[in-house]
Formats: sequence, C-alpha cells, structure tokens
Amino acid sequence: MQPDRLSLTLSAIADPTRRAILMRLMDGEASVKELAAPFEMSIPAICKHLKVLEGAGLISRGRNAQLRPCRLEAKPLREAVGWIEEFSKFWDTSLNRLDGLLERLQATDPDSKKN
Amino acid sequence: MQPDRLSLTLSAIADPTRRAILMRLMDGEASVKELAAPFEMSIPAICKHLKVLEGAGLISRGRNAQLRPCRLEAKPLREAVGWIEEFSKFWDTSLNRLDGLLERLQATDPDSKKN
DNA sequence: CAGTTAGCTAACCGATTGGTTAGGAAGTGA
DNA sequence: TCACTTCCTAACCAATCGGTTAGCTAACTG
Repeated sequence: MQPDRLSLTLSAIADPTRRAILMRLMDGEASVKELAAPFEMSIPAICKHLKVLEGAGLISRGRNAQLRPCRLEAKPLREAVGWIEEFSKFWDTSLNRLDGLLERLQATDPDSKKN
Repeated sequence: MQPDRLSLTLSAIADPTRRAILMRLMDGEASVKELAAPFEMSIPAICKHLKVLEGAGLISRGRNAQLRPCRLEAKPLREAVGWIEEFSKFWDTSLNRLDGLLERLQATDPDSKKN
C-alpha cells in the first residue's frame, strides 16, 4: 500500500538530518555538496535524503552546470500543519487550562528538573 | 543514537493507523479492544502502535479492571506544531507571493481552479 | 472451582530504512 | 584531448518496522 501524502510528508520531516536540510534551505538554494557539508555522512547518503524530501514534495531541484540546486517547496507541509492544528484546536479548547496549571505546578518545584 | 523527542513525535504520527487512533481518542478514552475494532489487524499489532504512541508521550494509559484505557496527551504534539509553524512563518512571509505567482502561471493551463 | 475476556510478551517474518563503497555520467576547463 | 568536479545509481549490509501466531497473566463471571 503506497502511503498517503500526509504520511509521506510527516515521515520525511521525522528525520533530524532531513529537518536540518530543510532549515538550511530556508536561507536559500543550495547545492548537494553544500547541503552535505555539515554532516558526517557520505554524499550518496545525502542524495537519498534529498530524494525522500523531493518525493514528499518538500523540495524541488534545478539545474545549473554540474550543480543540481535544491529549494524549498511550501505546499505539502501546509497540509501537515492543517492536520496537526486539528489537534491543537482540540487541545486549545479542552486541555489548555489544565496544561497551564500543570506547568505552573512544575514551576513551583525549586530547581529539580527531573521530568 | 536514540532519537530526539521531536523525531519520536513526528514518526509516531507519520503512520495512518496511529493517526486514526489519535483521532478516535479525541472522542474520549477507549480500551485497546475498542481501538482495534475499526482495523483489520490483530490486537498485538494495535498494542505495538499504542506502545509507539505511548513512547512518544502522545497517549497515556490507565487501569480499570481488565481494561487498560488510553487517553490523549497534549504536550509533545505542541512541540511538533511549533517546529512546523517555524516553516509556516517563513513561507507566509517570504514565499506566499511567489507561491501565488506560480499558481497563476500554472493556471495558464486551460480551465483551472482558483483557490 | 472452571471458563471467558482483555491485554501483553516472545518469536518470527518480509519489507523498508539509512548508511556504506564502487563506479559512471555530465559538465567545466586546461 | 585529459583531468577534475558534482552528482547519481547500483549493490550491499545491518537495523528497524509492521505485521503475524502462540502462549501467557490478570481480572471478571458462572
């Protein structure tokens, strides 16, 4: 069963390497080599991550001489935001007050951050 | 390397079965059997999904006789919303106009939809 | 007590994931 | 032409994922 678009998007951004790549692309287009630089992994590994991101529609690729620059695409993530915000809405209406209360209670704890 | 909390959350909701379970839990607590009913898979399979959701902190479990009811938990998904909204913000400010332009350009296609 | 119900773990399986190395294609430029 | 750079695919590998069945515990019920 091929996964639906939302699942594709979410599993694409579930990987920290791929999120870091997306963050980097917020500063503008970048080549594969530039994207790979911060990581301790091979170029082909980065290529695979880029393929996943492209498959989810989160990036698109251009062509400039030998370079195949990547840039961000907006739409699919909007859908993900939509889904998650369904839940936000639910929690905002029914759980926010309890949530705030809990945080306040934890804040009264002197300095032990055990959670 | 154990994954960070955000990755845990996102990969938990990347699965359509688990999203359906969360949706169901928006209507209130439910037992494992109740949660399993709509699906064509075995109870142990559902148990595994519940374990993933619990591991991500998205649900918690109670105890009532033989039942071990599940309920939603709010916090981890908030973090996910936060991360994704970082991107929304970026796109809203810098890409929306380009986005609209591109859609208009694609709309040179015969009769196409507006939004 | 015996029998039923709810839920779990263990062991197993095939498919997918996330990485590697090797090697090749395509473009640049001496 | 030849060398170099950039990026890709192919093949492989270990680990994880998503499901199964079998069998167990714990709690209710007759």
